[in-house]
Formats: sequence, C-alpha cells, structure tokens
Amino acid sequence: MKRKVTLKQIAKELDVSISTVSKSLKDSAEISEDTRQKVQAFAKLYNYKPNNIALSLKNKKTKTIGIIIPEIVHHFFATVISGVENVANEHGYNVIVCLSDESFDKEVINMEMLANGSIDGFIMSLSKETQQKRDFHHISEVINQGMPVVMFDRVTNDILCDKVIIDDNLSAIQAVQTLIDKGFKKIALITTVDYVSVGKLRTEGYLKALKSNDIKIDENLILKIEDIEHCDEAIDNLINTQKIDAIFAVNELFAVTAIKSALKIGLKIPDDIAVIGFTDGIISKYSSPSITTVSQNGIKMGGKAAKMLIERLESEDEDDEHYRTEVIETHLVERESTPTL
Amino acid sequence: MKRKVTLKQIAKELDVSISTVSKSLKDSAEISEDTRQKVQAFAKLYNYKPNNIALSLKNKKTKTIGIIIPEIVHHFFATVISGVENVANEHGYNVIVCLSDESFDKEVINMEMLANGSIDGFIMSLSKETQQKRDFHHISEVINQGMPVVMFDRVTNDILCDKVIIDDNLSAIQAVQTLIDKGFKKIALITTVDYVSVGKLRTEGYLKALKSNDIKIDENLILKIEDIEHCDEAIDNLINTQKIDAIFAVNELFAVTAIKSALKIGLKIPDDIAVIGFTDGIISKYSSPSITTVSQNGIKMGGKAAKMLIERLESEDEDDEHYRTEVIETHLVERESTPTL
DNA sequence: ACAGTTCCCGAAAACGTTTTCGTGTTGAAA
DNA sequence: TTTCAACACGAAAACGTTTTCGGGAACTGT
Repeated sequence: MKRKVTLKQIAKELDVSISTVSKSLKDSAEISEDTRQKVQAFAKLYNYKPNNIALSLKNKKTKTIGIIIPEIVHHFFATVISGVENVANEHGYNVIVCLSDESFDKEVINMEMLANGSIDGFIMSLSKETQQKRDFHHISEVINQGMPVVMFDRVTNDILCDKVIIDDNLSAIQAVQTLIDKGFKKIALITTVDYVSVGKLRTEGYLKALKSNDIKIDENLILKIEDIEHCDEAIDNLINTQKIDAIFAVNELFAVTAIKSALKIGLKIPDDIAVIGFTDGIISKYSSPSITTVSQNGIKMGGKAAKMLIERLESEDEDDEHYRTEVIETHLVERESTPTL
Repeated sequence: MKRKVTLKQIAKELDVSISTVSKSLKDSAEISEDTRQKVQAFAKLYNYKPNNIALSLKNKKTKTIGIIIPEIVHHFFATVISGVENVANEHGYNVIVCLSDESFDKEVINMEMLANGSIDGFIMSLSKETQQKRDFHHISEVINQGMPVVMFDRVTNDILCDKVIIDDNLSAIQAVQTLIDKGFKKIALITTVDYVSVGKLRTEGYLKALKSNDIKIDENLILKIEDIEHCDEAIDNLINTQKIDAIFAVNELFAVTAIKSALKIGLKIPDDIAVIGFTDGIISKYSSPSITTVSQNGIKMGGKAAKMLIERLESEDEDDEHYRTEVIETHLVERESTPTL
C-alpha cells in the first residue's frame, strides 16, 4: 500500500524546497528547465495529484455544489440531480446530496452541516414541512453569509434568490383546457394540501380554467390528499361516488392511482374517464394505458439551476443582488389516457 | 452580509490567543471558568461553527462518502442512495454522488477526482462499459492508496473488497420455479447481454431452473437485449412469433415492456401470459396489471453498504484484509401479472 | 523566604497547498 | 574590478483548525 504522495515528500526526496516542487509542476518560468523536468518526472512516477482539501482551504473554494431535496426516490428529483450533475461536472464541480425526507429539522441540519465550508453554494427544493411552517431562517442565514442559493420547483417568495420553476398555474390551465376542448365537462381534480406551493398553484389553474369556460365548480369533484401513502381509498371513493368524465391530477402518483381505481370497477380509459397527470415521469410512460402528462423536464431544471449557481459563483462582483427566476417551459405529452380528437 | 467568523477573529476581538479560544469552546479544564464563559458567549453570539475543510485537513478525515453509480434515474439506484444517505447521516457523514452514465471513462475520472482527499471511502456499482472492458485498475489503485471501497449489485471478483449483493442466481431460479409450479411450460427469458454481471447470473438461474425441471431449453425463447432504448421491437417480435405462456424478465423495464406488448395484441395477463420481473420498483407497483417481481431492496443494500464502509473507516486496525460479502435476501412480491393458484 | 505545585494561558507545529518576496549566484556590461 | 540584471531557488505566510509543550504567576506548605 503506497499512500498518496505530497509536495513535501517529493521535495525531501529530490532535495529541493516545497516551493520549487510546486512551481515546477505548474511549469513556472522561475524554475530551470532541468529542475522542472526532474520534478515532473518524479511526480508522474509517483502519480502525484494535489490534495483537494488543501486546495479548498487555500482557495476558499470547494468546487462542490450542495443539493437538498425532499426525496430521491421520486423520479422527478432524481432527474433534477442528474441535470445538476451533468452541468456541474462540465464545470469541474462535484455534487453533494442531502435528503430532507420532507422534514424541516433535517433540512435545517443538512444545510448547517454543508454551510460550514463544505460547499460553495446550494441548489434546493423545499420540504413539505418547511413550506407548511413557512420558516425559512436557515436559508436566509446561509444567504447572509454570502453563500448563493438557487431554489427550484418548490420555492417561496419569502426568500430572495435565484429560482428555477415551471409555470405551474399556466400549465394546469392548459391541461384542463385540453380536457375541456376534448368535450369533457365533469372534470375532477386530485391535488395535495394547499401548503405545497406547486400543488396550490396547479389547483388555482384548474379553477381558473373551469371559470373561464363557465363551468361551475363542484367542490365534490375536488379531492385534496392529506396522506399520500393511503391515497387509494380517497381516490376510490371519489371515482365510485361522483359522476365524472375526466380527471386532472397534480402528480403522476395520483394519476396512476386514479387509473388503477377506474380500471378496477371496469371503466374504460379514456372512453369513460380521461386522465391527465403532472410531472412526466417513468410511471406515466409505462402505465397501461400510458398517461397524458404535463412534462416537467427535471434534467433541464437541474441543468439550469446548476448553470445559474455556477455563474454566480464565478462572477466578478460577489454580491450581485439582481436575482433571476427562470421559467422552464412545459408541454403536454399526449398518450393513451386522453382521446385523440 | 456577515461572513463566517473564525477562531482568529474571535481571538483578536477578545484579546486572547487562538488556542485559548479553541480550548474554551471545547470546555477544556485548562481554561478558567471566566474566560471560557466569555468566549463561549461571544462565539454563540456570532454563531461560530468550525470550518469543515480546515477540520478535514487537520484530521485527514472528511466525514464524506463517495457514491459512484451508473445512473440515478433508475429507481433501484435512487433507493440505494437513499439507504446510504440514511445510515451515513446517522453517523455524521455526508454523501457525494457521481454518475458514470454507464461510461468507463466517466467512472475513472470521477473516482480520481474524489480520491484526492475529497472523501474517506467509496460505495460503487460498476458501469456497463467497465464490466465489458474488465478494466478495474482505477479501483485497485484507490484501494492501494488505503481508501476503502464497498461494491454493490454490479460487482466483480477481480477486486478484493467488501461487497453487498443479492443472490441473483438463486433468486432467478426461485422466480422461474414459481412459474413452473404454476403450470407454465413455455417460459421466455428477456435478459441483457452477458457482460452485465447480474444479467448473466439471472440468465444462468433461468437455465438451471428449466434444467432441474427437465424442461428443454429453447434458444428462440431467450431474448438478449443489446439496445435498451429500442427494446420494444425485439420484445414485440418475441411475443408475436413465439408460442409462450410466461415471461421471466431480468429487470422491470423489460417486464413492463413485455406486458404492454402483450396487451397490444389483445393477450390477457396473467391468463394468456404470466410475467415475473426483477427489481421491485415503482414501475412494477403501478403498472396495470401490477407486476410480480423479485424484490431487490435497494434501501437495505445501500444501508448495509454504508454500514460496512463506516465500520471499516472507524475500525482500529487500518488495513484489515478480511473482506466480507453480504448477501441481501430477496423474496417474490406476487402481484397481478401471475395467477394465484 | 523558599521550593514546589497548581492554574491559566500562549507559542508553535501540523495538515497540504499556493504565492509573494527575498537572496545568493552568475554572467555580462561598464 | 565594480555594478547591475537575470536567473534559480528557498523562506515564510496564508487558509482554519487542534494539540502539545513550555512558562509565568499565584498559591501552598515548610
């Protein structure tokens, strides 16, 4: 076992100073051709690579991005990481991932851990609990210390920073409008509780779309899921008790559960019930029938977020207070769960 | 904006030495009650937190684990990360994630990047290309430098290190045996090319199961997928041209694709064709019909891998050459794609 | 009053870099 | 020969910690 070699060891071995070794490896003109070659050969032989930690300490830059997300097993978040990783790697950055598990406390702890020098900046999406409590002090604190933050998807207006989102409201309107255009009238909504920012916006979109088409809103057709683990029962109940011809679901889990529920009681999709979901993930694609969804390109979101963060990290003027909010465009991916006209 | 405060700044402010500050914060008995309190109060006021990078440099420990996986958008790998993250956090470790994108070069580059001090140890699963090339020098190099590595799922015998796997062979045998027990005779296999270690093992399991039941092997029923992106055509072809009554697929993508293909030509599942997949993921659960699979508990695998790595990192004798291979048990999750007896 | 403790604190090294500045040697020009 | 520049290299500081060691002051016991 040969441990990593350091400048000091090389210096000792070749009987020169540490500075000389360092400069030689950087091809500094200060060092004679002879010495340079000798040092470089030796370094190559022993496979010298500078120690990242020492560099980080010296440069006060870690070249590492911290990501904090609620869950990684959600396909959407996985794609975002993938997008971040890609762009980060291109720029020589690494990615350190922390999961909040939708818990406020874990989010705070993770942020504090990473904020003490481990990373150069954050990319994050709020946990449910954080959105519910509306407590963002941990984030503003980090920003105050001069560490840039980019929020995506689940964001808040209470924090001033760069953001990457989709237009949840408009996308929902368009999805519901599509259903209306296809002739559906009794459109149900399956959504989350209101404190989840994106759920709320999509719900508002649903309402707006109905209103602008003079369809009266039936509260019985609106299902707000509290407990995601047991959404089946609630959805079964909705489908069994209400007369509906279409469903707009704010995520793909609700959409696929609705489909399974409808199939279970012998309904035909899309003939008896049409379904549009949100977040174009793996479930929608491989469900039978496959599900029409509003695509929410996680790779693009992650990539954009990484780009914004890195630009800020490498920009000249440190504290540019001009924050941007990028809106990623969405589009409807039409599949088997909606009829073709 | 108030930047992070350091020991030096506190020392200057209170007109004591850096050592005194450091010791005070550690409640050292060396420092008088008075001074300690004064320092601690000041530190609290300014929210002092020690700089992780400096600590890493000093302690030669980063308290960070590096994960290298082929893809993060595969649900299985996401669950593994989740498992690692959980255990890691419990022990005060962070997790840095790198994706190889199934590419040998990216795997090597990522390992080299992280190996230069950024992390204390690796948890990894081999990329396809690496398995094909059978070139593992980057891994043995890292191990040689004294950095522990734990491999999971896609492992190799060419490297001596801790490993976490499932018994792919046995699990496949059991799955196929289940199909046989349920009365199926014409069982097709949809698998990967042979250089993917787990695919090969599962294929062997299929063959063994058939042999031990005196069912003769029909090469026409064995489909080896080269190009995963376009597996549809190949699978369509298999189902359309061969008389089969059951399918064993080595992953859930193949399984769900087979189901969609069968449904397309009007076959009933599980009556006309039964299907068992591998890797109990989100697709199998939410497919219609839902898919019977061999569960491959990623959370548990990741957790186990993290535990093994941390144990090694924190063990007394550095280079304990006694490597272990943990086998995570699997079980068949029976769903709608197989008939109940 | 003197030695021996005890108490409290600071200096300095160490981790591995990079970089600034200083210095000794050489050679050439005056 | 003297002077000065060019050249080649080393010392040291800096990043932020922790920890060992040494030493001055005060106190104890004779």
